[in-house]
Amino acid sequence: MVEPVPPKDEMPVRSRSTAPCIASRSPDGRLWGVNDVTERPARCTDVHWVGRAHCVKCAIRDRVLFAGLPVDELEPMLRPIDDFEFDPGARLYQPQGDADSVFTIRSGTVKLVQYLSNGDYRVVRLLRQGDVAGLERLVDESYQHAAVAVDRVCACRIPVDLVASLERAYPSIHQQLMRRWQQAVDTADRFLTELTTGSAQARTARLLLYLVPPQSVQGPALHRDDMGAIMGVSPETASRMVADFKRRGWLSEGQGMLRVLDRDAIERMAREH
Amino acid sequence: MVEPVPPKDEMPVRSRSTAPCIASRSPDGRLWGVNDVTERPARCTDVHWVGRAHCVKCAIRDRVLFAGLPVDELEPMLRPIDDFEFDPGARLYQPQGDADSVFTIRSGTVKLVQYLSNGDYRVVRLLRQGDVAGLERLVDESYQHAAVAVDRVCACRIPVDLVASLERAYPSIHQQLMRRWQQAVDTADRFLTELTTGSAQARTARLLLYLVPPQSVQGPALHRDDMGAIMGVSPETASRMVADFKRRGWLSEGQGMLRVLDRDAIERMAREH
DNA sequence: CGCCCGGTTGAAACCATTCAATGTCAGTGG
DNA sequence: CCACTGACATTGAATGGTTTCAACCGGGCG
Repeated sequence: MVEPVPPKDEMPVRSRSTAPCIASRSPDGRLWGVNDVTERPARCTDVHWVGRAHCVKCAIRDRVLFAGLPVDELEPMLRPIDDFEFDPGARLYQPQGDADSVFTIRSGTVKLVQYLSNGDYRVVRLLRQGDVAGLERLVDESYQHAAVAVDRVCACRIPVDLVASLERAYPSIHQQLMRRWQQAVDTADRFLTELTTGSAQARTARLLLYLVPPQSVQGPALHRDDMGAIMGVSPETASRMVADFKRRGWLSEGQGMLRVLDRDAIERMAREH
Repeated sequence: MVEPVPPKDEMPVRSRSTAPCIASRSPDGRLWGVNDVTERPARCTDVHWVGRAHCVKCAIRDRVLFAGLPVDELEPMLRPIDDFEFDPGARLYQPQGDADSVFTIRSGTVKLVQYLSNGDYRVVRLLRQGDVAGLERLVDESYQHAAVAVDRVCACRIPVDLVASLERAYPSIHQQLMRRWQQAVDTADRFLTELTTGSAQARTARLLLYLVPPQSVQGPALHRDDMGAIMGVSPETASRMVADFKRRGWLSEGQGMLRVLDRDAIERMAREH
């Protein structure tokens, strides 16, 4: 298959029919405006088709689903994989859609949002470089969440059929899949235990430590709404906590980035109740 | 292997060396008292070895991990599987232990408990008939939670090595495994979205509906501590909510069972904020 | 019988929510 | 160039739900 079919609902129509290069940007690719379903209308929902994925040259190929597979000899099989760029607010998929792919996040941050029947919603996970979104589509007919780009996101779209074929050809991929699944469970449990337990202060401290991994000093900045939806507190409370951390000089924000200035202090706070 | 080795830490020493029948109870099997690690001391921590599992005759064999496999011809391979009975409060496994098995719950309810460094803890999942506990052990070196029996629990212990062998022999088991994993993720997300969002009243209503599945009118009764640890509220609040539901005639408790008397009313409450 | 465990209940303190106002910055159009 | 606007973040004040701490109660059990 040289030319994969574009999905009907979640994705923009292909803007070009010949395989472009990975670095190219499709300027006329903005075709899909989502506003729907959610209470809070997304601001920017553009999706750009960048091109066919170049797995062989992929900078993070050792961290993705196909890690360990002979990507070189696989190349023809991997053609259906497409490379996309999502503007902040754009959806990779949603429960109502009929998309049938999983996504490997190459850069940026994606939030998985789940709604209650009364309109309340929670962010149940954040996905980052190397993570896979939409795994559930491998065993279910639909997605469990809406996957929404938090900032600019680059992601490769992998049809579930392709994953199934790969499973048959290379059983070793099962190990990778199980690992991914377990990682999802771990993260979900961590959100539950660390981010919805204790005072708003302690939760915020733990969220910041999660956003800014050890060894690093910065991570993606989140809207206060999203922080609230992660920790189960109101956006105002999230704002108060973050503002307080900033006043104490533990933290700064700018250019869509969060910078940790005093990790020790935040870690102390994270250990409180 | 006719005679599997007993685990060193989590499990009681085998009480008999010949294969007993599935219905038999080992009266001298109480060998393991746990007290340890947790702040809240477990009340009753006895474990009884019932015998070697009889998978061929298993009443729920179509709902367990091996569903779809030719259990009859597999029988010799399945010998290492042991059948256990856990008293309320007994641990199936815990993070510090060196056990190396997964467990299929045949009856009863198991809670998965996760601790924070400050001593706080949350119940991140409840497992019931047909569920598998300890899946993470298939890809990790240790368990992520303590698995504690809520009421009397019957569970089959399946060494991870055995699962690995089965995987090689019957790749179709992968489908089952992925399904289980996805189920774990779904439940975790549900706990996060439904049981830690909204007022204590609404959370309690949702927890009750979760404990008492549709089509049924009863489910396992939980201690107020456990309810609190599931919903992220204090035990007193959980008690107030449940007592209130009882006063309204929506609910009753007795003999370790929870009975729903007015599901509609509880569902209405579950939809509130 | 009395102890212990767990559930219930009350009252006060506390923390988070709510609602509303203000502030800020970037983008837009006159 | 500069009001104007919209999207967010921040902040204040009042409200209300939850927690906390303590007392009380009831059943099971030695």
